[in-house]
Amino acid sequence: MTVRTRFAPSPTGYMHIGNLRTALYAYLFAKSQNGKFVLRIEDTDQKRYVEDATRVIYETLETANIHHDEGPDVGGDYGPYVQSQRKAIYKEYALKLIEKGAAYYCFCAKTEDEAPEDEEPKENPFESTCHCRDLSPEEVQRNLAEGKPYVIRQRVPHEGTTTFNDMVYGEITVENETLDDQILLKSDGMPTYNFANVVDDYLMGITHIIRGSEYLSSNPKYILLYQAFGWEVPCYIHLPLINGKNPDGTVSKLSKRHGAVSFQALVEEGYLPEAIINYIALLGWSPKNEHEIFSMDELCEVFSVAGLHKSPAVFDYQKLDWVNAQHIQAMPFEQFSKMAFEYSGVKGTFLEPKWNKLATLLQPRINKFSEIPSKLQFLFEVAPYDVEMYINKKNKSTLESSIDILKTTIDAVNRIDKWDEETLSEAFAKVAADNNIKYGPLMWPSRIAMSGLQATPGGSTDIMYLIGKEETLKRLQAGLEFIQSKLG
RNA sequence: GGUCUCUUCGUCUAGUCUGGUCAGGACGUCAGGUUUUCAUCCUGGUAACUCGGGUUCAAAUCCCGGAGAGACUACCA
Repeated sequence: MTVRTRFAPSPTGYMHIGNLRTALYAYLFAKSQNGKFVLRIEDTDQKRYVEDATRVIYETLETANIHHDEGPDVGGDYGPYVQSQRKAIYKEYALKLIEKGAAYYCFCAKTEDEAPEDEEPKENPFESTCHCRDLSPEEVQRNLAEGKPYVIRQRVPHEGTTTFNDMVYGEITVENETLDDQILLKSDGMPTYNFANVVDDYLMGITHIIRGSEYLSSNPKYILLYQAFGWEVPCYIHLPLINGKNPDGTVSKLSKRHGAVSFQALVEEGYLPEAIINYIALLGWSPKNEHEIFSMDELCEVFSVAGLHKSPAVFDYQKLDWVNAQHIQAMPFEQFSKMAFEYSGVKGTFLEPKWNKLATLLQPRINKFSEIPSKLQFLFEVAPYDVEMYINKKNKSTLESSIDILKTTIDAVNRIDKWDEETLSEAFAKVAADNNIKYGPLMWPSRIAMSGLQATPGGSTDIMYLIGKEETLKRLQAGLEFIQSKLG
């Protein structure tokens, strides 16, 4: 039997990283089994309708390199793949359940969902079960004839237990009496997720249901639904949640306050889609060896359910940075250069002609593209800095020695006419030799004078080359005067 | 409150099924080295089996109990 998995996002307008990881695993599992990966849009909540939200889903999957074999945009034999277009189907199946006695009409007024925080602890769940469960057929008919609004609820047995097996969490059993009569069909005729996912997964021939572990506790109700219909229960693969670290050290479900959590936001911050995918693949799954950097193709090859973890993982932006840096460094230079240029803000400035050189310096030094502008800022203007910067133990640099070295440097620069990296390097190597000083100590003061920074993309001669002879002299002179003024 | 789930370095994890290397790797961090500083790169250090019992010659691993954390408990998904 061909494996079929699905990703069933709700069109909310953005793709949460946890959802994307679910999509990724569903995709990887399908691919690793030579199966099909289906995209289904779960838009049964009309109140939550967001313009263009499905477009965000398509674009995200496209950039993330996750390709569905069937879906609203690509078609397939099991359509339609948008739940709002399947409205009639759910009604039909809900009615079947009523016939079978596994569901019932409920005419109660809508329970307002206000102040869930202060909600009184619910006593016995059956006290909230309304009397509609036991309405006679005649009463139901009368209400229906009167046109009373209704919902259809699942009739959960008050006795017995329900058991299912999950490929990650193992066998889980619950007492049916702890389950409530959830709503299957809303008063607007739309199904709830709880009902639609069961009907659609069955009708679409989904063999393995992959989703977050937040559905673990409601799964017994779905099992009961399958049993009521007489359908074969699919395989389940529930995934551990992704948490974020709170300022106080505790963890909770990853959300905005932890930082960027949508795929788009991460991409905008300068993370590569393949790096994001690589990183989230490792949150909750392990290849069980020491490889960490993967391409999508490699992931498809090595993915296995056995590597899935049960416990929740904390999203670590530092490690994401590292993974991203690995991918950046592995990029072909041309591609990096082009992409970095877009972020750099260099277009139209004096640096544009020297972009290639800059890009070379940048590629091994950044974690994400958004860092680029701030790393280049000093090339346009030296920000005020502390004179202490000239003091460096390792290079035996003091304010006094810096004055001497800066003077020597200025002399040397004045004598250089050919302004390219090689000439500059050679010239300073010679200055070092002539003055019996090491290269490092020689270049330290000038880099401070020219950048006001201890860490810059590239070394001192690189900076000289980039800003040009005139500006170099200007900055060196300014640095010299700065130290002198401090020494009085 | 009820139900379900989870628990190895600060973080991601290997090891658990098939008890038996000083519990391994990565990020971070610290130190040293290379490098025209920083970074990259290299080397080394740091740091963990939630607790308590039991079984056993031997327990992270098997059994029992406690504790903590998370999810669900919507006409959201």
